[in-house]
Amino acid sequence: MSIRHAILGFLSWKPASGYEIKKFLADSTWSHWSGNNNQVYTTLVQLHREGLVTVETVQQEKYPARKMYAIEPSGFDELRRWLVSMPELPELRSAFHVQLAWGELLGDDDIVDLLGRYERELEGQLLLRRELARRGREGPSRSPREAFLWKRIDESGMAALETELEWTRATRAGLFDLRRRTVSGGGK
Amino acid sequence: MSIRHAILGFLSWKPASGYEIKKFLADSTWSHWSGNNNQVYTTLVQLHREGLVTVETVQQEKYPARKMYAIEPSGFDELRRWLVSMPELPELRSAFHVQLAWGELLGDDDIVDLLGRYERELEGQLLLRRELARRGREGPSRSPREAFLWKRIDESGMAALETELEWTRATRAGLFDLRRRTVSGGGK
DNA sequence: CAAAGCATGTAAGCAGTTACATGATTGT
DNA sequence: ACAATCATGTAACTGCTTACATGCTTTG
Repeated sequence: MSIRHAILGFLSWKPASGYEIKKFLADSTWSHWSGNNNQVYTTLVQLHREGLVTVETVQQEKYPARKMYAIEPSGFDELRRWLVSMPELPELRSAFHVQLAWGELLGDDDIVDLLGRYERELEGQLLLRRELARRGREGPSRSPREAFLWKRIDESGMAALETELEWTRATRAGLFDLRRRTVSGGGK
Repeated sequence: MSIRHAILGFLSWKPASGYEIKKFLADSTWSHWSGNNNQVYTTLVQLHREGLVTVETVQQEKYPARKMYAIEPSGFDELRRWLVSMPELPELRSAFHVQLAWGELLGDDDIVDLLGRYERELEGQLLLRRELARRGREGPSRSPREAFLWKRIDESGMAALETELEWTRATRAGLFDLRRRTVSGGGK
């Protein structure tokens, strides 16, 4: 996947400027792209060169001119082709798990502290996501199906966070258990 | 995070050659790096230039010479500093969710089909992971704590897959429900 | 005999981030 | 007064992947 298809997808919803697309990608929870304009602008230029989108410069009274991009039939074709292509497995990259993996250098307290900080980080993110979900969010709703799918996509992210939070708590509890048995047990 | 710390982590376990580290990263489930040697070899050279590791070329009878890398005290320092640094939230990038998000172009059958293929992909991956977990895997076990944590890290990945699988099934069921109500219900 | 494993390395490129540059307008 | 929003763009960089090159040994 690349940002190309995310942008084509957006334009299949409605014409937009680079600025608008950038903002949307930046604070859409399912988009892992940072609020980084460069890639958006350069990709739009590229899509235009390939004839998948059209551009029109629109003058405004009080603000700078905007370049409105609209998707072309060939853009729809390209998008449709990608949409039905083989779904990829989600890619989960967790720096924290790598930290834990090589945590043998650390004392028990450090590890427990790390797990605690991770837990609070997850809780914070979950709260934020729930708040964003509570006030109905940006995004198209052209059909009941689309509204349903957008809600579900949001829920997937939250479910993943909940699972990881549960995991973190159980892991910390397991560590306490391990320590108790090692310290007090005495034998074997 | 970068591969630097993963490599330093490995070397904090035992001295190794680039080849060995590459293989480990390639088929370790918690490492998102591809089985791609370039980065490993160049990073090792870099770590050596910075004095965090030592190199020693070891001749072998039947195989090419290997360059054995070992971690230095300064490497341990750098690693320890990273280990206690703020845990980052896991990064979940799902191309499939983007596909669903812009799936309004597709018919119901296409979407259901896509969800089905995604489900089978997840099931396959889960089966593979369970199999790998069943036969005790590679990795250090220098203390009960380390063994416990490595097991837990593996379980986190599987839990994430299970959550996503559950989500996929519920989403497909939800779609059927939606269709039933729209098609047969007639009114409102 | 071919494929896979052992072992190191280089070249070229894609994807994505940070930081910089410009300049008017609106909100605190 | 300062920051944020609107709006586009460039330069430089990191992180990571694909593909290529070499050559011997073991396994199927």
